[in-house]
Amino acid sequence: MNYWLMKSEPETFGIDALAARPRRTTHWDGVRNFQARNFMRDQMRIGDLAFFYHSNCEEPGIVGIVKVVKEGYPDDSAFDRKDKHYDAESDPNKPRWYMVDVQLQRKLKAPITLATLREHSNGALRGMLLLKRGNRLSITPVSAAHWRFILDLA
DNA sequence: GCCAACGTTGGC
DNA sequence: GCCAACGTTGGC
Repeated sequence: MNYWLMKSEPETFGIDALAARPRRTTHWDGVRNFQARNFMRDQMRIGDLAFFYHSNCEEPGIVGIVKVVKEGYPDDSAFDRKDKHYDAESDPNKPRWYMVDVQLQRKLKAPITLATLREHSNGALRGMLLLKRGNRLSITPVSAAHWRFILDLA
């Protein structure tokens, strides 16, 4: 059982949009970064939990918890010419991009802001990838210890 | 294989 | 809107 952190821009797809989906479930499509793809394709397992993180917004932070309900499979938005994330290099017979399905477990009563997380960047959350300078990776693994500590903050 | 140019991310 | 950091691309 692994833990993750998945970023999404609330203006594009926020936690309330996820909550409004049938079965509160969505395809995590549109990821166009090889490292993040590898996590989805090779490492994320059904039952894994992830923090849902709002990025590039007024108050960046963790806003909820989601569960992986379908393991890596081809991201078909890459095959759709009309899609924003279309990629001519991705061949349906040899897909370049993958996605997983996640289901909302719960929305936090109050977000755990990036500022709050940073307060612990030299303590309990030392080494957390999200807090590393310049980190832009949209999916990062979270250690069990970090996961528990953050849950206690919630 | 190097590396400059470019596009994107994301905090502020 | 700015800009630093980073991944990717492509010329050589």
